[in-house]
Formats: sequence, structure tokens, C-alpha cells
Amino acid sequence: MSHFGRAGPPDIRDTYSLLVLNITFRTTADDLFPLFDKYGKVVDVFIPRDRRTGDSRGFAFVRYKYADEAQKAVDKLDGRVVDGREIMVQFAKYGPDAERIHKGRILEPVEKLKGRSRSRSPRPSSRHRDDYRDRDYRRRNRSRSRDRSDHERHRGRDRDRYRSRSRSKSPDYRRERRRGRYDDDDKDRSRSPKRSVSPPARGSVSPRKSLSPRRTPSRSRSPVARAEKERSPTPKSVSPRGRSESRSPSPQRSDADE
DNA sequence: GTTGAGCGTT
Repeated sequence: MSHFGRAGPPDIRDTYSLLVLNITFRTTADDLFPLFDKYGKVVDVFIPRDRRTGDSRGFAFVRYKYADEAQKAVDKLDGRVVDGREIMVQFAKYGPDAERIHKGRILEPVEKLKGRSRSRSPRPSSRHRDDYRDRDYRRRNRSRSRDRSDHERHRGRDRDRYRSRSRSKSPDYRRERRRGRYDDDDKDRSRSPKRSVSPPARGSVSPRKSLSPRRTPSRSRSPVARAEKERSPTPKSVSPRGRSESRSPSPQRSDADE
């Protein structure tokens, strides 16, 4: 009863999928099931999780049996505070296979279920896995590299509670982010004077970073080069002999690393 | 220990 997502999709022939966003990372399907089931008949509740960490992504899919109930749930549960976080309930725009659905109902199912073998399509490439990974990676990359400061983020969260229902998210912001990718790359090359923490004129070493520490162990591990690079020479505390022995990729700490 | 725009699995 409380094992959703484990048995796969039961039946999506005449079900309406609702997308629940803005949920906490600790919210589980079992927590959303009673909440949504109170407003209608929920046939399935699934929360996508990360394949590597297994953590929730922050959104869930609630499948209703009838559209009226789904609509009611959207109207009632949309904006409801769950686990201390306001959730957003809306009809899913895409199906499980990226199919276009209307009002949560799948317009064109993957299979007609009319006895027609699915080998009808030779399926030239298996873009499913790649696409899935690509999307996941993109999300992770953006999440991990936030531009906002910590204090601002903290304050924003508290303020969000007082602001009640006012999502500070803009549809254009998303586009800017995607387009900014190129700008970022371009800026990265021309923002040399801005960041003088790692002067590239420190020899023939790449400004980026040494991908292979053992690329030039002899020259790279030179005590002089290291002292100049680290700018924190401690010749008294350590002996050249010990440094030579401790030739491990561990102490390879560069302050210019990201 | 962290995250916060978005669209899904045995």
C-alpha cells in the first residue's frame, strides 16, 4: 500500500498525472499519498530520485483516476505547506516518455495496446538513457553552482515564509541561465585581470589546472616551483627529502581550483 | 550536513 514507485507504473491508460513541485527533499510518496488521496482517488505516487545518491529531486508525480479530483487536488493542494515548504501542484506537461499530455491525461500513449507489437519501430538509437543522464547532469551542475550567496539564500528562505505565495522564479531567468553558459565560457577567458589569484605567467603550466599530476613529476614537483606556486614556503618544517618521498597526488592542493 | 529550477520509474 505504501510502496509506490517500486512496482512501476500500474496503469496510465486513463489516469491524470499531477506534478508536485517545490517539495522538500525529505518528503516521500507515503507522505504525499494521504494528502492527495484525501481529495481523490490516487492510483500512483512516484517521486523521482537520483540514481547515484538516491535523494529526492524535489518533485513528485501524483496520478489521479479522475480529472475532477485531480483538478480539485491542484486547487486545494497547490500552495499548501508540506513539511514546512510550500508545494506546487499542477498538471503534468509531459508523460513518462516525454509524451505530450493534456490536463495530465496522456493524449498519445506509447503503445496502442491493441495487440500491436512494439517492434513496429526499429528504434535506431537508444537516446533514452543518454537524454536522461544529460538532463540529470545539467540539473546537478546548476544546483551545485549557485551564484547566490549563503546569507542571501538563508534570508530569502525565511522571507519566503512571510511572503506566503510569491515564487521569486522567472521564466526568463531560466533562458538567461542557459544562454549564460556561453557567456560564462567567454567570460572565463577574459576575466583574467579580475582574478589574480593564479597568475598564468608562472611558467609553462596551464592556467586551468594539472589534470594529470604525474604528467611531469620531476619538474612539477620541483621544490622551487612548488614554493612559488603555493606562495607558502615552509622549507624549515619540511625537508627536501621528505618532500621528495611524499610525492603523492594528495598534497596537490591548488587554491585556483574552481 | 549542504541544494530549489523543473517534468517520471520495475
